[in-house]
Amino acid sequence: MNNYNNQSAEDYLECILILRERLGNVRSIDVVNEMGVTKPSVSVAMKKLREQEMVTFDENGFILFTDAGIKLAKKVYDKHKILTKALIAIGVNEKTAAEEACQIEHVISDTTYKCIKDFIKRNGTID
Amino acid sequence: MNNYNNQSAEDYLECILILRERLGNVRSIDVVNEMGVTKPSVSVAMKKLREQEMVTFDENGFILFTDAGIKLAKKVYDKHKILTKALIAIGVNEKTAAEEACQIEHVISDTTYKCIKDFIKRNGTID
DNA sequence: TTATATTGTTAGAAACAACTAACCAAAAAG
DNA sequence: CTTTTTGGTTAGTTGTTTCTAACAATATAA
Repeated sequence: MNNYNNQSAEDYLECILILRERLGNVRSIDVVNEMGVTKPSVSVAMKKLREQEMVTFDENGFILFTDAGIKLAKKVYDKHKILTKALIAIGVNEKTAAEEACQIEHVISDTTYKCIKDFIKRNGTID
Repeated sequence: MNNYNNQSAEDYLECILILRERLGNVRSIDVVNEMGVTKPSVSVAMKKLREQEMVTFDENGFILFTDAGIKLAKKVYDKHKILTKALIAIGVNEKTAAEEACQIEHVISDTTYKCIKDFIKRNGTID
């Protein structure tokens, strides 16, 4: 039973996307500071993302998404935002909603994602 | 950073509870058959649950919950059931709902659990 | 121009949960 | 009363992610 866990890769991709929106360009050290992990952890994680062809690096060490990378990053980030909204819509406080969305985003299927998105359309009071 | 992951312990406890409702008495081998893992995996997991004083064993090898054990098992199982209902209420099919509830049950807080429970009271169409 | 940060890497170890292989003890079957 | 099946354990390996320690290369400062 190959119990490969994709969660961390998704977390890194999502973080890079968020930083890119905030900073424009993103280096490994930015991910270190944002996620609160060590440089070797990010180094190893980026190596894996590179091997999986999710990201590349330019000559200055800036992280660039591949097509597959940006697609997956956006999907995870969208799930995160939708889940946060959904939790807030049913009464969870913002902080808890964001924290738990972070966990749940890695385990819900596209099917469930769509249902939650529709739910938000009907019941989302925020934004 | 002590990244201890409690997920598996909770899965085992929940499984024991479900089997207890179905079979009355539960041995390690029943957990093996239900969860599709190997005997050594269950053996080691039960050892840990024993050390954490979540379960004990009687002279025949039947698994008994401690007070803390039954409390945690019921909490996880309740979350599972509530989550399944909530997902079904927003349109997720039963199979997917059950599968993903299994994952989400380990990451939601009591706060969120209560909100989902209230949501179900208002919107749950399936008992 | 030398000294000090800054950024990133490799190597090695620690956790954790799963697995296979090998074994023991007791019950069931012959 | 042997033999086989059943239930359980221990030992050792694998796979994954994290960490610390140590080092390399480049940029900034003195």
